[in-house]
Amino acid sequence: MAKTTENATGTLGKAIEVLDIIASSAEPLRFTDVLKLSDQPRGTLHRQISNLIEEGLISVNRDNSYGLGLRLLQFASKAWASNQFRTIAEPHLQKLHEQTGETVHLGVLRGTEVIYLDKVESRQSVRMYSQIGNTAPAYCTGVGKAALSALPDDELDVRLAQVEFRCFTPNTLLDAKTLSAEIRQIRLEGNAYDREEHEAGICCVAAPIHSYNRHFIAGVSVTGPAYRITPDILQSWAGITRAAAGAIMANMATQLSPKM
Amino acid sequence: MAKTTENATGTLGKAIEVLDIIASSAEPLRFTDVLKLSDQPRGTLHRQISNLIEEGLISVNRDNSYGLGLRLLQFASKAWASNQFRTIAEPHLQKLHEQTGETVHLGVLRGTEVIYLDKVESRQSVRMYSQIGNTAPAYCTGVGKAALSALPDDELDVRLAQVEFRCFTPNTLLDAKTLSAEIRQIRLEGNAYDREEHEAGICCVAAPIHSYNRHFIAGVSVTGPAYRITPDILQSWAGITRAAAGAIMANMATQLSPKM
DNA sequence: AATTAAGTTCCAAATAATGGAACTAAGCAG
DNA sequence: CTGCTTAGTTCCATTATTTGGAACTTAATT
Repeated sequence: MAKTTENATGTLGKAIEVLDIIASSAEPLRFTDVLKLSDQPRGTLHRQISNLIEEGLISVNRDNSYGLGLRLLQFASKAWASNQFRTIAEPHLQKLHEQTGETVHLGVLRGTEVIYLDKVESRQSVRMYSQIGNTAPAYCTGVGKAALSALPDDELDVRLAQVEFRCFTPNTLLDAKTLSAEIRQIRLEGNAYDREEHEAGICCVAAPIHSYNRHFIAGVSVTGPAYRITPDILQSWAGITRAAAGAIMANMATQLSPKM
Repeated sequence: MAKTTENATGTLGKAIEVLDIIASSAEPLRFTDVLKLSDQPRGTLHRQISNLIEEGLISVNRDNSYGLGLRLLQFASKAWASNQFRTIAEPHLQKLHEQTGETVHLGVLRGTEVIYLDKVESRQSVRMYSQIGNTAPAYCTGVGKAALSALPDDELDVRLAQVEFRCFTPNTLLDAKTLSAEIRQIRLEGNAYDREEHEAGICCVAAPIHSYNRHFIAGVSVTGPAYRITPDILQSWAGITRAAAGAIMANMATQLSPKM
């Protein structure tokens, strides 16, 4: 679960790996816990953690267990505020929300996961931090499947091979073959659907967003409760969701580079 | 502006310093810009940035300028959700908001700055990320001054010496002597006030929060528009703000350590 | 008081970072 | 188109940092 792919980024990579171990754990870890999860010798790990604490990336709880440091919030706040893609997408998300009245998500693909970058909803009942920055598996979310569909074939194969399927609901897709077939369908239609595949009672329609060279891949979705949003209604939003995605891509082309 | 205090945290420290340079800049920096701001040789800086990119901590815009990476959002989202202090404080912030009807902030002291950790307000008109994770100078905010007042004398002197005073409004305190006097007053009263010192038209009342050994220092505040919140009204909230801070400290004592 | 586990410090050996210089690519002026 | 300037990238012997085993201190448990 906390096993990060063995990176070759030297000292920094190892430090971030430790950070990842601490981030991935549900409950607070103490020194020995981290020691077991990492494959570093004690002396080494101890210094790495000391450095991370010194830099404010890790905080120490009173019982000597570790948590993520607040400096990360500081960085993230700036990352979010200054993110060009998010800034460009923002008005389009707003518009899509006004057109549908439902929650709109913006997420980017990283590996086989989706990182949620923004969210627009009517009642801000749930705290934003509970969503923004959160990740979800790409294979069982609308945004994720839309994003996967925008990958070039060779790259798609690589990613599909990395997916670790897990059953969240009775509708969750559970093998690469089914997923692959669905992605072909998404490419034809231009829209992806999440039919209560990640969370029971929640469905959505999504559309892919990508940069001209497809190095950057993202997606936008409209989400709602399944009891209220019938498949027909969902499908009726497919067009405007694609339109929003298209408008964001158009804006990216004009605003992010002199010529496309 | 981006000059971080020369740290001795080895390779990691240097990498984070680069991250800080990129975070501190208003507009996107290109390679040479970062080179000028850091005092690293080109080859070195180039590798450092490459590693940061590889780890997802820095992203590259299409014009080769750098921004903060989305992986920081991922970390921050977890840091926020799992933060023990914030979790403990949350219900008390909620209650304070219900009692006053105004915006409630929770912030922790880091050096001479305050990092905002949480916020409760009625109309979520402003995006949360625009506040949470944000920092502000301690000397001109209610939460910040309350926090400073909880520092032991020797530590306070150290921090006061580090403050770089800057004028935000006509009311901003501009020298250590005045600030020091005000902190003595705050210690007597148990409350700090921001009388439009950071932002014109915005005032607040705050109270300090600290761990038993005062290694961890924070503050809670009630903020409102000055045209509506007269000094009298503000003062009438002093008691419940102190009470909220006290309740949070009591909860910390019982929940964070077996015995105090 | 004895025993086990948890956390911390130390230092010679191994490894990774450094930084100067050489190199390529991009932008611009004549 | 050519030469000139600036921006960005790669290379590698030298240097400095990280490594990891073991010894050590402190805290918890029996």
